[in-house]
Amino acid sequence: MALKFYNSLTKKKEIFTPLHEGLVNMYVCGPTVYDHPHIGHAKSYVSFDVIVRYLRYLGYKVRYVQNITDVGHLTDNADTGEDKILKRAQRERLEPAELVEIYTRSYFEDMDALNNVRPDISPRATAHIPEQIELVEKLIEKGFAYVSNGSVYFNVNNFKEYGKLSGRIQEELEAGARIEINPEKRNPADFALWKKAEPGHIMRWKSPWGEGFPGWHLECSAMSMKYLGQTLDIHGGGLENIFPHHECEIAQSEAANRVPFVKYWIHNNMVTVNGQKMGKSLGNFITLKDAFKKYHPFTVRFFILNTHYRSPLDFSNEALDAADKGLERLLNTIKNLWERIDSAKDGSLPDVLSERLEHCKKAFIEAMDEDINTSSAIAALFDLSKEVNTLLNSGQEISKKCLEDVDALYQQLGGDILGIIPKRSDRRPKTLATTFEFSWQVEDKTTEDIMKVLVDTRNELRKAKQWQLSDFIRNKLSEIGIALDDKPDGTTWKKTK
RNA sequence: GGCGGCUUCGCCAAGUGGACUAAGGCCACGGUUUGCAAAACCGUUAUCCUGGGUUCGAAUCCCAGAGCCGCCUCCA
Repeated sequence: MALKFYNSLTKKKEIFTPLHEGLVNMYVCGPTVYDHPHIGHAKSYVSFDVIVRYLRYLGYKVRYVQNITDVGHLTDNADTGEDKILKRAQRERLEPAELVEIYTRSYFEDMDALNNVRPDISPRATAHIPEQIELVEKLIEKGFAYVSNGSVYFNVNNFKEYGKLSGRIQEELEAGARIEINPEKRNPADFALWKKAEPGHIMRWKSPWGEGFPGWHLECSAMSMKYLGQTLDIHGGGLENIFPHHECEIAQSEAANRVPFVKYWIHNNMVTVNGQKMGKSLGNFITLKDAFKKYHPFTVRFFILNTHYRSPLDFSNEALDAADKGLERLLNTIKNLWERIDSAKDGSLPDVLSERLEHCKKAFIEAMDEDINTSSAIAALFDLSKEVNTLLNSGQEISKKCLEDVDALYQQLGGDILGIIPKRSDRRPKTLATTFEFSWQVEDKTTEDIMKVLVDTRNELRKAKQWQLSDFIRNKLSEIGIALDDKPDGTTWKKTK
């Protein structure tokens, strides 16, 4: 068994072997923080989060760097248009730094909610201006860049391999070019490394070429080089960044260093909404904050992982509802398992499950090894869930150890790797047995006490076979969104949505 | 116009030429369990867009066609 990744550079699945044994240097293109994150961000960063988690599970020491773009990303293309940060800051009457802070926090807030592990380093572009200037100087020295009217451009003609990632060749680019001809460029395909700041452009830094600001592509090259070295094991990002962003990164980095920039390029596919492309310009993008009003972040995460990262994902209420139910099924098993662990006795009962556990684990790992096939991996979890439910319902006594082994496996596969199963230690009291009580709803003590009185009273009625009254209580509670479940070992209640 | 991708049960979605009479989830319908429910379990539902071809063997490879989508402007 060996982990394989689909490499966008070679367009093949390849066995993953890092440059340095046991170590993985990974860089993922982070957000431009000029607005709240949307579900497209969720797909991308959940996908890469699981890759990081899985690599760590396999024993690699991963250094995961994800940039925060807070300058240089223009509205039009890399060379013309307004700076997104600046434009938005002016609209909201904020300092650019203030705006960036607001949306950076918003970003981390939502990523935390999705249970993404934080990157080891989250470098800001504006905090790395000297590194970027240094890189530009190096490129000028080596003859790959030229100064033109206070701006610096990369000379694409001098870098023969330009196009090797995206499959674009320059003649095509010129032929299909819809970009306005920029007279400062020698070749229309050349891209900006450094832009001269016009008067009134307040995001500006001193440079050897006058005051200006860095081009968007530059930060990723400069910062990845600084923190991860000249060659990365993995560089990830969204499909739409292949051209021009990643193509330009390759050009800058390899022209400067003369070594391969990235060993494995990994790209995730895009999100559509009700079958339609989701885009800023189309105005149909759904922020995570809105999505979370309706769906638990774990549901969103589970929904994302139910589809392979290289497949497009269509976001619709129907699909999310289905995912919500599916996840609930999985979590129900865990919940029942935990309840059982509480009441189980130690003792040397026969080990009834270890073979099943091994089988499930093997299926899970094989799926993950095959280019992070989370969809199949989740299927393995459902299979396990079925086995466990059957066992729990069988009436036979099961040893605590055996139950804890099952729990440990769920924690490992569903928790540590996929991040869709909460930790047992985070659990709420037993009475709050709703699927999402785990990290979400905390009931006050009075509510819990009242519910206990109600449940106890009803159970007295049930003992006396007063079905009409006990059903009345259950129905009335149901009307106000509380469901009662009568189980052999007691009654639990949960809030319904 | 150039480049790339997708089309698998009612819906979502895995499928690495041969244990595929195709995983898993949702929905539906039967059944078991339950005082009745809920949860859970069991069962029922596809020959893989169309047409050719390669092969002993194809959902998986090749060709042609239809439909959908992405990138080539900004977006994860």
